[in-house]
Amino acid sequence: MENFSDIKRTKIFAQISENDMQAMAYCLKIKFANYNKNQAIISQGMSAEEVILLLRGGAKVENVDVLGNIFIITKLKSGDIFGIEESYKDEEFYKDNLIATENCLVMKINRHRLINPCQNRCKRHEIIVKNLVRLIVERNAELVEKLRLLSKKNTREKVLAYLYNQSKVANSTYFDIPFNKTELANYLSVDRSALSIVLSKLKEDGVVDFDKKHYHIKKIDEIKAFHR
Amino acid sequence: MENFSDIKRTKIFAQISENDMQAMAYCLKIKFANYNKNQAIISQGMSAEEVILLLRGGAKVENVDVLGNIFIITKLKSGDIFGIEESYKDEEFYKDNLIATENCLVMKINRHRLINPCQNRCKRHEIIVKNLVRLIVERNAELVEKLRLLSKKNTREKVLAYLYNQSKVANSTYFDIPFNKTELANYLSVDRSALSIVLSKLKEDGVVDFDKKHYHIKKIDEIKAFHR
DNA sequence: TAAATTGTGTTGTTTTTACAACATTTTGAG
DNA sequence: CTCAAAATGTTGTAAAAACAACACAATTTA
Repeated sequence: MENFSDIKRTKIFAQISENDMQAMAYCLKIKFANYNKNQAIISQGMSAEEVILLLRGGAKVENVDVLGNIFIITKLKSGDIFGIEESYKDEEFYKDNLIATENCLVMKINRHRLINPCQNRCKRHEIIVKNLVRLIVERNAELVEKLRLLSKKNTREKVLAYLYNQSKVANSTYFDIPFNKTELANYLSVDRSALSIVLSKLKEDGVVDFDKKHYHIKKIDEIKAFHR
Repeated sequence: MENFSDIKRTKIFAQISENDMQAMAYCLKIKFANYNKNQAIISQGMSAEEVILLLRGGAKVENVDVLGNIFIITKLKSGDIFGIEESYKDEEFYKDNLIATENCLVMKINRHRLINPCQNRCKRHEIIVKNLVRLIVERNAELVEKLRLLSKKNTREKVLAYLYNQSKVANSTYFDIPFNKTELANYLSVDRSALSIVLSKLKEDGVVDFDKKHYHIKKIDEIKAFHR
């Protein structure tokens, strides 16, 4: 299987051997596809037949409301999965857009085959369902984390809480974030220029330093006070 | 089993017979407990040994930060479950408080026994795991829905989006919500007095009418424009 | 039932935000 | 490399929010 090195790095197929993967390819109706940067992998309202596994590249999940406001729900990296909610809830259509933010290689998995155990109740399928549940629970935790951010009462606290989270993930006060300033404003649901003012103030106060997508928290103790 | 009428109404044990439930009680190390209104069923930081199934009554999930700000994550009603994230992520401690908002009857289920299929791979356990996954996915959708609310850019839109959601659930423009005004302000992460002003304005404008926890959306079309 | 506690609406004030407009820098495509 | 498009920081202004303080209503509890 040509893409197996990418596949085995994903959480969902982590403990599956190449032979098992080969055997399951037909059962799960697996297909591969490439997308260019800014291309829509999935559009809201499309018939939700498949679950998308991002093997290479990056993508964002967004929702556009009737007034045209864009709401970035999250950003996916390789190994992440899209379309699980629709599958488990038997929803006919995708609710969100999935847009490639870089060139992507994706695996498409038939959603019915994925979530329903196959006739022979094979061990490997059991592993996959367990991995799937773990992924959903992790996503759940991410959503709660984002809720915590959005529940902060001003932009400064949102930004500090977000940066603190990112530094914890990176395990360092130096780290990169996956958003540019415009996207970060969307993610935190604040006005871009307001965010820019807050960031400038943080830099001026010597709390945070940043350049492009690279950040450095200089006064971690002050930030901890705002967080949690 | 004395509480079986409550148990069979829960989503997680929906398709389980009383005999099967009886048989599983030992396997899942099931215990029952009663709590009075305002009592803490679970406190943040407690060792997370069990999953809590709310059989009767109501409770709120909240998180208190170091500054003492209370953040209401969600409200649970009978049939809802608490502690799944910790269980699936093998986290040692509960992250949130679970506080009874009415007198409650709860079932405590050993978390290891619940999520790991038992040795004999019994059919009933398989059903429960499937139900569990469905519950988690539904919770996921609720979290995204709440994210959508909090991402609205002002209080008026948050309130209207929330009320519109509630009216959809109730399938009527007349409905009750589970929060009083103070709790609603917490839930929407806005200042209580600011919320009060917005609600008064909505009433004055004839868009929404309300009394205590009872609401009536009078101009549903105007609200639809703000939603999604 | 009376007293105490909690919930609610209103007010004024200060702070923060959204919005719009602009100049400058950075990025990306050809 | 050049030019167009996108991203960024800054400004001023109007709108909205947070905060604090208060009176009154509703609810709880002794």
